[in-house]
Amino acid sequence: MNEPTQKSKAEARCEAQRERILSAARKCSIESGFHAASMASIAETAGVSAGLIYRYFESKNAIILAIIQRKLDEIQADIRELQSLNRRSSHAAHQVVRRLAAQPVAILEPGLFLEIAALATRDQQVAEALRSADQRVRAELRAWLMQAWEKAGCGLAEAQALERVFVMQAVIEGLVIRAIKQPDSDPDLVKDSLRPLLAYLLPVD
Amino acid sequence: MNEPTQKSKAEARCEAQRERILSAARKCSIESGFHAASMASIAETAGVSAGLIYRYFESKNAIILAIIQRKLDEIQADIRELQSLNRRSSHAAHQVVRRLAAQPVAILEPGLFLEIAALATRDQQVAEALRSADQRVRAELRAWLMQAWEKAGCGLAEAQALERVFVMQAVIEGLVIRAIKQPDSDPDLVKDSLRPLLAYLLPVD
Amino acid sequence: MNEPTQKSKAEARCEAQRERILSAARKCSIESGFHAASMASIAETAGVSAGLIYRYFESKNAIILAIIQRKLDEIQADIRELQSLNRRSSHAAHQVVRRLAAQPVAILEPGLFLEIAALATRDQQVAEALRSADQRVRAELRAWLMQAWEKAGCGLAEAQALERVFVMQAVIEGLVIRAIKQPDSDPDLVKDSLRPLLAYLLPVD
Amino acid sequence: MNEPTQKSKAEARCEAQRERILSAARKCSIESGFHAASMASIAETAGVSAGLIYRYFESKNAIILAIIQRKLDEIQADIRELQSLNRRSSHAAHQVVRRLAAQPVAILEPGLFLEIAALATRDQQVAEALRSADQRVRAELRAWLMQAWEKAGCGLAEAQALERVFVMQAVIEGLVIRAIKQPDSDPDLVKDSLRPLLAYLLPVD
DNA sequence: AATGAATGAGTGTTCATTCAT
DNA sequence: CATGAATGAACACTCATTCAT
Repeated sequence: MNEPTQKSKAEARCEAQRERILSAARKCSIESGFHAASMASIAETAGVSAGLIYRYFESKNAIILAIIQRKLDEIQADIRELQSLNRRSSHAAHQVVRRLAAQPVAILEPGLFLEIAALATRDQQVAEALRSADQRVRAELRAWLMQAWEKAGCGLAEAQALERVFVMQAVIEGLVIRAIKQPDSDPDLVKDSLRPLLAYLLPVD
Repeated sequence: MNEPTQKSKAEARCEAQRERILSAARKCSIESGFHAASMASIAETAGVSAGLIYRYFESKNAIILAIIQRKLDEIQADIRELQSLNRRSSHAAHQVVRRLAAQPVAILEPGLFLEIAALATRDQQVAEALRSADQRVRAELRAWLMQAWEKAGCGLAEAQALERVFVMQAVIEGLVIRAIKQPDSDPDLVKDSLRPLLAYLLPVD
Repeated sequence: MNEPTQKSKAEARCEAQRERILSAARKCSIESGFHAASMASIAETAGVSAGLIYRYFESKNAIILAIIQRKLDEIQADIRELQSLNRRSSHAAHQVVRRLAAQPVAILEPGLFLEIAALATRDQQVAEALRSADQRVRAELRAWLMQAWEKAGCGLAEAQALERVFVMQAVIEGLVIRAIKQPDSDPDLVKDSLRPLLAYLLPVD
Repeated sequence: MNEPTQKSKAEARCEAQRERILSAARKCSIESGFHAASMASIAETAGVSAGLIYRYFESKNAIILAIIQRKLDEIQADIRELQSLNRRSSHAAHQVVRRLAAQPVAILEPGLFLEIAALATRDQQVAEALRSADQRVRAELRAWLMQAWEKAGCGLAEAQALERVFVMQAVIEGLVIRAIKQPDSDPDLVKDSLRPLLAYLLPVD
């Protein structure tokens, strides 16, 4: 009777360790980039020995891929959350997007985000992961957008929805880079700049 | 009498060498990323010895900074060219922007561009360079935009112009990432998606 | 009353475990060599945990020494068997030697055999073990050989016997290396080659 | 005019360095075995830095293969020398073989020799190298033996020669192992033991 | 008695950088 | 000016060994 408990305890601990390491690796990668994040620094950050990492990950590259996959999963989860918000409130869309637009840096973790994108330029495996995740995100954004306009009494053809999703993603991703290049820009400027865009992308509230 | 000539000859040669090396370093960096571009591969690509590079650059980091600076200078030069185009034709704006929108990848060299942006996240020096260059680009884009609307008989307040420049830059930069995540997207989708945006940003032609 | 039984049961189990581990270590060593046979692979092969091995052996080196000692003991046992065969049949000598000559590989496990010999070159402890075992083997072979010739009605002086034992051992050991360097050699070639040698070493039958 | 000289100087130096490293690696391998001979110890023995080794050898494995190949080449060279000796003196055969038999250890470097043979058991590439080298050696030994008997006025059929070469090689190789197991054996014992064998293998002198 | 998570010293290898030539 | 041999401090990774459970 206590066997499964014991077993799951061990499993839980194992999972927790993996989590600790992955989290440390992520932190180091954000701070120093994938390459400069040495196994030694990851181990130190995670509070484990360097050798132990290899019980939980095949190689450093496997860790990087796991970080990337996790990041992609998180983005998808965020999008899913958007949808559920949408179901509860008809005004949610603008709120959420504004929040997103206001702090794209915090949400997308620009250093990581950009390095992943740069990596996708040279690593086929990363590119595939990025594209298939983005494909799923696009599908969900489209569904969400069509639902939002539907609710607003102004249906949207699928083609139209796809166009707006395209612009929406480009703008959000572009804001990440803007936040880096123009970090001291007036929040009002951002808000005002995006207003006409939002008016086009989302139903008025 | 021939001393200055010799000197300038020597200087020209020196400059040419620096150029060769920088160009090789850039090529290697685009192909493999800053880190994986080894001094040996750069030397080989430039057709010089590894040791010689250190006569022209203090360190590998100095080369990376030079690559970044050059990239930033090129972007600024591109914008300047926009302005001169604008002076010659009132329809230039749309043409140029469309061209830009259609091939942001080729123009901005995404791997390099994104790696620079990621680097700016962690390296203060890179960040400064990026920001000051962007500031100049913004000023020029604003001037160009105000001029374009002026010509179209529809003046634009500076604040308005700044907002549109903000959006314009965000979108263009966002398109770089889109090109990576959605490389097989229909060119028509891109064009159609951007049309309403352009209508807002630029005067009709 | 049941204490000794339990104790001996426990001892038997202990011995069995030691045996399992040693056997696994031997298998791994034959397959991959002493060095490449990792404790982890030995543990897996033995079906025990890595840590348990250290209850039965002080260190990996101790295991290697145990493997070597066991191999030496086996060789000695084989020789002893020769003698008992000899007692039963006057023709045994040729039979046995021929069998040995025909399949020295299978009998001596060349990978292990050669690695042990190589190790003896560098490890004093292994060298001692090898030499003292060989000394015993030589003594037994000599006794066996003298007995065989005696039976054949043609007595052999001890000095003569020692010379023939020397040649006999050298040839048998040399055949191990031949089997590696010339693995596809015709069995008839081997048999024919060795015939004159056997005629000299052993009494005709 | 001095260009080729300079060039060949550089090449000579390069070759000398390779030689230094290979020689150091060989020494370390003899002392500690292929595996335990670390790149660091090889570098120290060669009097160079660890990194430099990789300018001359692809990897440690490449060094090991080079050591093996060199050893095989040396053996073949020794055999060739036998032939030339044979041409000069009809009594050479016995002399040479006796010398070989008397000091097989020094000639064959048993630690190396045995480890190579053991390696051939597990490494296909090493096995191939060993076998093809042995094939060449066999051919030369056979030619040499037939020539020796021919000179002695007692021709030898090829099949017969092959048999004797087989025995000769087995015995010589066996003596390497004997030298390890029986290092303190009386030289007279060895000589006396081998006399009948030599009488069979080589023409009397 | 038995586990296997954890350690840490050691491995082969790479690479920016220097310097004798 | 130019070379490329040489360095040495990293790096990712392995594995015998220990120890809390």
